[in-house]
Formats: sequence, C-alpha cells, structure tokens
Amino acid sequence: MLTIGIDTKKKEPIYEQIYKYIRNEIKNGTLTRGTRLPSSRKFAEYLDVSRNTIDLAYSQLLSEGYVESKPKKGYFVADVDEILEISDVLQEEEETAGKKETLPYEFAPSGVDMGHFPYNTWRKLMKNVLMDDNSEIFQKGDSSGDYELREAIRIYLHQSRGVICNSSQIILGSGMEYLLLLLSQILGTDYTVGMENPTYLQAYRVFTQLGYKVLGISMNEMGMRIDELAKSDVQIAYVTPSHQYPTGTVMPINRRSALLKWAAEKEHRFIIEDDYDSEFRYYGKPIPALQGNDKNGKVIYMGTFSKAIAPAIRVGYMVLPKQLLAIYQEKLSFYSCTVSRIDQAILSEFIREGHFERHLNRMRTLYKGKNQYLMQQLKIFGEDIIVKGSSAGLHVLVEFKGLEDHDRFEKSLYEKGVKIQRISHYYITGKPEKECYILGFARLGETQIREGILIIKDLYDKFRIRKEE
Amino acid sequence: MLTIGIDTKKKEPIYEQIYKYIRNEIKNGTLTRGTRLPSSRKFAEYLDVSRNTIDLAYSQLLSEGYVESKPKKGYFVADVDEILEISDVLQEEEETAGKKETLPYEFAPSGVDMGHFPYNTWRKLMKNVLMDDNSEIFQKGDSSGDYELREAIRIYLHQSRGVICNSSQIILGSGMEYLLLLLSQILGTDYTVGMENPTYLQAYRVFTQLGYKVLGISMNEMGMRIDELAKSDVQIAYVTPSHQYPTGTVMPINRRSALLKWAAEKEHRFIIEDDYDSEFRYYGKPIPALQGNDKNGKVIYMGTFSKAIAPAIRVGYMVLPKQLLAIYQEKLSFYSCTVSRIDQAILSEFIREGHFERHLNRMRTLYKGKNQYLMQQLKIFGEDIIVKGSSAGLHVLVEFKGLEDHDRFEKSLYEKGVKIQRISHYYITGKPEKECYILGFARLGETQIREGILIIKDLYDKFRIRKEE
DNA sequence: GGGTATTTGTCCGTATGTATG
DNA sequence: TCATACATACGGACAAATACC
Repeated sequence: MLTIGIDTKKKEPIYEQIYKYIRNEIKNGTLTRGTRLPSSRKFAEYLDVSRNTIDLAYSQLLSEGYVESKPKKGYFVADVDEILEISDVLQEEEETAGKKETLPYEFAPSGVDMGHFPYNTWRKLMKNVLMDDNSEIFQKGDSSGDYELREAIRIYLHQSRGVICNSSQIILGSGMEYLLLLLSQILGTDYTVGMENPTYLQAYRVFTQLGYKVLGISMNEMGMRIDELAKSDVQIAYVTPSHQYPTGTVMPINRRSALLKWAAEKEHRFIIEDDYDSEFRYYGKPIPALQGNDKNGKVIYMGTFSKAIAPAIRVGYMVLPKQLLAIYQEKLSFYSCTVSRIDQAILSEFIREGHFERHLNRMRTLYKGKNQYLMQQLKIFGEDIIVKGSSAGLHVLVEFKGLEDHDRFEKSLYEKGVKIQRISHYYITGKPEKECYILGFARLGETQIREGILIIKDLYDKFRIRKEE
Repeated sequence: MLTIGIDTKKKEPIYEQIYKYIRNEIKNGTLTRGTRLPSSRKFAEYLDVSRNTIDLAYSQLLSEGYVESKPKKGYFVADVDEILEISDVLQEEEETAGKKETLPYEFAPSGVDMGHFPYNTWRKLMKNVLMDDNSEIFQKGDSSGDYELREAIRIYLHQSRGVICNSSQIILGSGMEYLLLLLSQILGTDYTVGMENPTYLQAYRVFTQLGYKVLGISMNEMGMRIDELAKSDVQIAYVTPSHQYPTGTVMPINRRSALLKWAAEKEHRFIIEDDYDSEFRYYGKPIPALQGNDKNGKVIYMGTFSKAIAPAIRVGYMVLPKQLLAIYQEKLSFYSCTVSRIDQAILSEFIREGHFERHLNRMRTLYKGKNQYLMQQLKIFGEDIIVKGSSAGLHVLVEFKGLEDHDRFEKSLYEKGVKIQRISHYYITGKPEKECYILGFARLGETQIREGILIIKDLYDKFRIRKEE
C-alpha cells in the first residue's frame, strides 16, 4: 500500500492531495508502468476517506493520461514516456524562451505598470458580457469592429483628443502592426514613407517589411523638418506630433500647419499620425491631435489601448479619411475584425461606464508621481546631465555629459542589472549629435528607480573619471 | 440525453429553466411514466453546470410529484395524470420578439450553435486568468503566440489530426485572413495560387486582394484534379482535403499522395491545407491531415477555433514547415501576436483541462443530431433531390431535380423567410454542371429545420409544376 | 469444470460548506 | 439575510471480472 499522509485540515482538497501524490510517484518512477493502483475501496478504507474521493483522484489521473482503467480489474499506471517527454521539452524550452531574463532595473520605454490594472472591474465586465442576454456577441461581428465600441472610441477621441470623425471611419484591429498592414492594402505600397529620425522602430520595420521605401527625415526641436520633407519625394509622412517617439518633442502649431499644408499640396500625400501615448501628459494643456485640424482628409489617425490599459488587450484603432474609407469599404470590408468580440464588448462597457476615464486619471497621477520621483533622483547628477521630454509619456531622455564610450557604459550597466536603451538605436539613418539614454519608468517602483539611478551614477562617475585621467 | 438550451444569461435561474423544461416534457408526454431521468452527474456535465443545480431542479420536480426518487438508482417519471388536471397552467414563455433583421429560416453555412457554449467554464477560466496574480500575462507576449497555448494546440493537432510539428512551428493569429496576410509576407506575392473550384470565397478574396494570381482548378469526386493542377503554372495549391468547402468532398489517399508529389517536384511549390471544420465528422473514421504525410516541408496547415468554439474568439493557427519558419523568424518575428493574451491564456487552460475535448464531443453529438434530423426532413422530397456531403461538417448539399429558374426560386424562398445559398456563388470561374443548394444547419433548431424544409418543399412543388405546365 | 462469493470499477443520490451578489 | 451556484465529500447499488471451492 502506498504510504501517503493526507491532511484533512489543509485547504487543499483530499482528492487533490491523493492525485498529486500518485502523479509524483509515477513521474519519479516509483510507480512503474503496468503497476496496479490500490482498489478504490481498499485505498479508501486505508486512508479512511470515501471511495468517491479516491474516484475523483483516479479519474483525474485517468483524464490526464497517467493511468489507464481496466473496468472491473483495476487502475494501472500508463506509459507516461510521452507525457514526461512533453513536460521535459516544456521545461527546456521555457529555459530558452525565458532567456529574455528581466534585469532588476529595466528602464524600458515599453511596458506599463500593471499593478494598478482594475482587475476586479474588468472581471465584472467580463462576467456581464458572458451573462448578458447577448449570445449574439459570440457570432461573427462587423468587419471594422463593433459599433458600440467604435462609437465609444469616437466620443473619447473627440472629447479628449479633438479628433473629428464619425464612427464608421474608425477601424478596429489587433495592434498597430495589423492596422498598418490593412492601411498598406488600402494605399498600396508604391509610396515612399517619411519618418521622423529617430522614430518608432516597430513601425519602421513594418513599412520596410511591406515593401515601402522609407526615408528618415531630420528632426529639430519642433519635430520633423518640413523643408526637408518637401524636398524629398516622400508621399506618406509618419509622425508622432503629440509626443514624438522617442525624443518627446511636441510639434507646435505652425509646424503642424506646415505639415498639413504639405500634405494638401498633392493628391497622393498622406499623414499617418500615431498618437501612441497621448494619454499621459503631466504639465501644460493637452495638445489636440493633428487630425482635428485636417480639412482635406489627409490624416490617418492611429491609436491603441496598449499603453492606457494593457498591452495584452491588443486593441488598436485607426481613423480613416473618408476618401480612404471608401476604398476600404469597397476592397477590404470582407476582412473580419481581428479583435475578439468579447474584448470589444468589455472594452466598450469599460469606456461607456466611465471606468476608462477614471483609470486614465489614476494612471496619469501614478505615472506623474513616478516621473517626478525619477526627476528628483536624477538631481544627484547635478549639472552633469541634461534631461529632456519629461512633461509627458512614460520615459524621459537623459544626456550624460562627458561620456564617450557608450557601448562599454551600456554594457557595464547591464552587468550591474540596469538596462537602458540608447537613442541611437532608434535612428533609421545616421547618428544623433549627442547620444541620449531613454529612461522608461512605467514598470518601476520607487525603490527600483532610486537604486537604479544610484547604480547609474556610480558607473557614470567611474567612466567619466577614467576618461579624465 | 435531453436536448435543452439553457441560458445562463437570463435572470431566470438555471435550475428553474431545467425544472420547467422537464416538467413540460412530462406534461406533453415526451417523457413517459417510468422513464429514467439522466443522472445528476451526467446531466450536469452535459449542461456544464454543477450537479447541485440539477439536484435543485430534480427535487423541485420531486416535491411537486412529477418524478419519483429511487435512492441509489435514479429519478423516474411518475404517473402524472392527476397532477395534470390540477395544475393545468398553460403558461407560455415570454415572447421576446426577435429584434434582429435575420430571416426566420437561415440555412447559412457559416455560423455555429452558441446555445451550448460552456459559458460557465469559460467564465471560471477567465476568473482564474485574472485572479492568478500573474500580471505577467498583461505584458507583451511572444510574437507567434504564448508557448502554453501553442503547446496545447500542438498536442491536440497531433492526437486528433495527425499533424506533426513542434510548437515553435505554430503561429497564432486572429483569424485566417490575418494568417494568410502573414503567410503572404513570408512567401511573397509573386505566385499563382490554385484553388479548388468552387471554393471558400473568403480565402479567394484575400489572395486576390493581396495581389496573387488565382486560378480555379476543377474538382471531381476525389477533390482537386491534380492533372489540371500539374498542367497549370500554379505554385501554391490551397485545398481543404478533409472536407472540401463547399462541396464536402473528402480527398482520398491516392489523390493526397499525388498532391504531395506535385508539391515535391519543384522547390517553390507549396500546399495550404485549410482544415476549417475537420472537428465535425459524423460517420466513418476521422481522416488525418495532409500535413502528417508531408515529408518535404511543403504543407502549410491552417486551422481555427471559430467553428469548434465560437467565431467571437478569433483564434486561428498555422503550422509552418521549418523552411518557412526560418523566414518567418528572420523577417517577421517583430510582429506582435494579434490575439489577446487573456484569450490565449483562457483557451490554453480550456484545452489543457480537457474542456475543449468534452465540448467538441458535445457539439459533435449535437450537430450530428441536427444533421440526422435535417436528412430525415428532407425525405419528403423523395426522389426529387440528391443530397451530398452529409457525413461531416455543418452543412449539406442538395440538388433539386427539375428546377430551372434558380434566381426566382431563391428569391421566392427569401420572401417566405428562407435563406439558402447556392453553390454557383462559390465558383471562381465557370458554373456548376448542376446547381446545388447549401443547407447549413448549425444555428437552426429542429422546429426551424422542419418548418423551413416544408416551405422549401412547398415552393419547390410550385416551381416545378409551373415548369411542367 | 462449474457454480458462488468476493473484488472491483462505475454509477447513483445525498449532504455540507463556501463564494457571490 | 437570502437565493443561487459550485466544490468537496460521503456511502449505497450494480454488473462484470476474478478467485475459490
């Protein structure tokens, strides 16, 4: 008889304990293939539990393939080589997959703080979605997304971003990459795309992958240089005017006008406005989207809930000018919307019931606090650094004075557990005049920020001194 | 087993619904005296509710005298003659008028029966996913999909479809359209695609939209004609060998070998195997996927959970041959996975815990019943029709003899509330020798099937007679 | 070798505790 | 507090396999 200590007092169910015990015995080879398990009666009597408790444990083992049942004869340990192999492979691959080991101090510009995700609200809404009288949502939905959600987004974009459109112009899709794919089907790929340099590389990769010619357009403190744009043969300008990625530059009104004017000059010119983190602005008045000033149907506005809610949600949207919408409807409306309708329904309620706004405010306060704390900590550098773009977004830009060997500096930081990205990696062509470091703070707590900055300071001093020697 | 659609979403308690349903069945004589009710366990599992819920319903029936309990044996329908006289409450269920535009008798080949979706299980898994304190799933995930889900799919595909691959070859995406988009990025669009004629038009639209040259290849009773394929300059063959859409043809083994051989002959030939509804096969042994016999890395296997679980889920997968996987990893792995990670986590658990298999079995039984009922009802046509493709899938093909003006027939049907699609609409080029009608039955109840068929019969007689006059 | 008692998997109804709203 | 639903655990009934006389 197997020796097993069961604990009725524990919250873990008895059958679960039995199941796990036997499973382990099988896994580690104590119980070999073909061995007969004790009969449910004997075992039940021995353990002084009900037979059905044993039954439950046995049937779980059965359904997972650890044992086989021969009716009226007994339960026998199955050939578990396959199962074992699978879990072995699983472990191995997990090791390799988990190779993107997270360092203790990741100042990554991507990523958001999920500690404050409204799990309970989300769960409640989920439940409602599944309970409500709408099994209809389990059928196929609208090609560009559910009307309710598009309408909710329209209202939100209108009120908080000044975007002017009607809900039919909004196309939902699972992520910006997919939306760009769709857009490429609308526009065709026979264009040259102009991107701010440096820029959001993910978008750059998509464009080049899709076969676009991509040109990096220089930036100054007002954003993309329109004169350079006008001289080039670029027809599509991809910009992030609200908060340029990664520099944090905000495009002022006259530059915006110039950009819109540029687009209006020729028929096949368009502007893709990626409003990727417009939600988080801490000082000064919010800057409306470019799209709101576009009178000529030239701006394709794109946004996402990845930063504001969670990357896992994977809901993005784009607002098409009517001219392009017509093409979409004619040529592409047979594509089904890629966003799960359950998520759409939840998100729709989330916005409509005001949770989104509350959540945004909460997160804005939270991030503002982190931002301020980071700025506070950075003061230990005194005059040795220049900080840029700290009034918005989830990262700041830092230029360390008197630093030359950036590669070694970055590597040393990495070895100390600090991961920082450099702005030069975001350049399509050329290099920055001054190397800058991108300090994302969204996922970090105050302790991490403080300790991380101290490590950076420490190394910075070493590297700087070494240079001066 | 009793067929009963329960509505977790209605405010009416589940046990009340069960109670009323059985009471009605007893009253109207469907359940006769002495009939044994399903055991609480079986019934609970079938309906995906707790046994106690069934118990509540049963004990209410018991206390009102509709059934008798024989301890340790079961519940049996009582002699209810007296009761019927007393409580003859002819209560009609609330007639919530249909709000949708849909016709009463939609024999649509798309769509699935959502009445038996395991809402409770799904909700429970959702809850776990959101509770499990693994806020990790709210961060950005693997480009081709979460490992756990891909591994679960791998095991499922291996066991039930004979697909041979490892989980890294599986790419998840939100829907077949998106996956074809991705695939086009891997292969390039400089190919000619050969499709079965008639075929799945959605795929056809995607291919043409993406710029592929598409050629319709004739079919015979064994599927796509390989001789015609070989003569053409087609390089990519899109096929549905398990259950051709829409004809229902199953590709036999020698035709499969010929197809694989065709692909192996030249380097840039590939086969896209769309296994869109392989889950539902009612007679004969299941047919393994083509992919399992492919020794040369030529088959791209595609599948989806839209039919087996719900279209709203929007999770599809494709299995890439290693050669193409390398290209994907090199060129496209920067694309984020388009499937919500929450859905991925839920689905992963759903499969791993065996719910998927149970659900499939339940749905197969359900659809088989509907299929049989439809076939039964079609007997009123006697020799006037030929039915094809009724051993699998969610639709059957019907050829009405002696019918000529199909347009007017279809229109008349529509006016009577019956919507049927014709096979000629699925042709890329040319027309069928004999027009056939596609009768999808997934979403219809028995009453709808019966009444719909009667309307069709009625109109058929009219149209036929008119012709003979 | 054939009948019989025992063992065994399987199925059954029942009872109690708990989470949720 | 109460209704609802689910999780866990209990012991009896049955038929097939098995052991034993």
